[in-house]
Amino acid sequence: MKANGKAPGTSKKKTRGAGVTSFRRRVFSIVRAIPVGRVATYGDVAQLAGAPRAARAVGNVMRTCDDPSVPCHRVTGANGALGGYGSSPLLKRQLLIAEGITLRGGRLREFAKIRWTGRR
DNA sequence: CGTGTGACTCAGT
DNA sequence: GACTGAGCCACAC
Repeated sequence: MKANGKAPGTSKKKTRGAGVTSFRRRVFSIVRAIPVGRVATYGDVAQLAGAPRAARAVGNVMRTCDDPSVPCHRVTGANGALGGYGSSPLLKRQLLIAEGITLRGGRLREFAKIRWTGRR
């Protein structure tokens, strides 16, 4: 859904409890921890990062990911959609296939089996 | 410091 | 099974 012009949200003030600065730093670590042949959803990464509702923020972090050592291609959507990969979503698809992940159409196959939520 | 926005997700139709 | 609407969060400008 691209056409989603909504209000930017009224000022929200919820102290991030554990003063988590550089939230993306945590995301990078998690994504890097994803084993080969497995994938994690943005929501899962967000949850592991400490923000179960920040799936969007995770996507943003990925978009601006500065660290090439982060296998962002292992991060997919919750419905099995890869999501995007800059301007080359097919590159992401290729990488996943190269990792040994089976795809169907543009969605992950056996998604529930390869889905890595940080625990096994 | 305030606003916009997006590589999301869930629920309803 | 697909599309739309609405909610939520952190980051970049």
